[in-house]
Amino acid sequence: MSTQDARSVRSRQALLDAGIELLLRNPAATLSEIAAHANVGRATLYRQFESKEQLIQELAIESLEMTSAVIAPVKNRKLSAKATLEEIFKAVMPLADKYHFLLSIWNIAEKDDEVIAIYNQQLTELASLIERGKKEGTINKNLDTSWIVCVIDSLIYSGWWMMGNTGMSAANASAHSIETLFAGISK
Amino acid sequence: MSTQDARSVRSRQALLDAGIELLLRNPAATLSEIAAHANVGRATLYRQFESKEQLIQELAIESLEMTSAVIAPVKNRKLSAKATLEEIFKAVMPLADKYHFLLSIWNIAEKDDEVIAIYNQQLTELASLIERGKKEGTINKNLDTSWIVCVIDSLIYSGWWMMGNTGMSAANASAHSIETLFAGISK
DNA sequence: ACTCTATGATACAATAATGTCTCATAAATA
DNA sequence: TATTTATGAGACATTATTGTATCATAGAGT
Repeated sequence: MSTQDARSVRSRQALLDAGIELLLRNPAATLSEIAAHANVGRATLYRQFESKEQLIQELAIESLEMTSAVIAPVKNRKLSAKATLEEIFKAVMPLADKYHFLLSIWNIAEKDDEVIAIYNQQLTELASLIERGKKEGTINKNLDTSWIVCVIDSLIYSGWWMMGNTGMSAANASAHSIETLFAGISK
Repeated sequence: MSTQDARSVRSRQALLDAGIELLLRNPAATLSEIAAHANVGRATLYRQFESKEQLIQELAIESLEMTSAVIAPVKNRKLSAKATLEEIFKAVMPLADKYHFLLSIWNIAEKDDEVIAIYNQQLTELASLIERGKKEGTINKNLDTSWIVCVIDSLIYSGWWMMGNTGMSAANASAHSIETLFAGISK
């Protein structure tokens, strides 16, 4: 007993999937569109989510936690900072759509404390990884850590863009991002 | 005779400025907000622009043309591809807000043929510049030109982000972008 | 098979934004 | 100064979206 009705979880998941897909393309997508795309009545959306804002915040949290979940095992392998960074790119690239989705709805998501908390946690961990790379001598100490964090974000975005617009594979996209991150585009 | 009333051009420019500033922060900004921020009545906005879509398209075109205008003199200097690229970064970075604005309203702007035409023109020129860099031996021939275009876009974004979020100067931001573009982050 | 419970469809109120129109007024032009 | 012209304020209709509520029904759980 006390377990969820199967219809509930199905509807909820369909709505979350549809939400990411539509809001990614158009941050102003309406709840009617999202419900329709999930093959679910609009009323059901309101049974699962209090409001549009809450739906978006749940989507943001889901996206962030998926990223965390994929990165966690990499951290446990105790690799060098550079190798860790490479593995993070490989792991994150397949869900770059979730990642980019976050950017597109950030002005709404950033109002939520839980979202901010998870996000800051991830930023902090990335920053300390970069610091470690500097100590290990694989990352240029003259570059601000905040700059490198920013560039990493951007290169993940680049990879995602190539996947979506030129059909590049996730593996290829992460390889490109890693190479460019460490070596730039020089011959 | 047949010259514009001074009030007209003032209102129009105030509306364009306010439009970029507000839509950059929030792509869903309303026309009331934009008019208010321009210290102009909402009716005046409708006298200058047919609709919200048209306002956004004019803003997009203005932003694109400002970029073109800043890049044009650089091209005439007949520098090496690498040096040209460096100068383009320096020239474009101060108006990176316009550039980022374009991204944030792209799903609306891309519906306009004129916008697309200017944009494609710029992309094409950038691509041929990169090809030239490959021939001159300063850019890695193994990397797809489309990838490099994408990375350049991303690094301009990185520079813009640092300017807005950490108070980095435009000169510093372009220097960082250029260094990272060509050399990556390695020590 | 029987009982709940989630669902879709639909109607509904509330709100907010877009777009049109008018009119007195203030500011530019000549 | 006289005349034209853009303006701000506001009323107004229209439309779209959000959010709530109801109800018969289909499909879960047992």
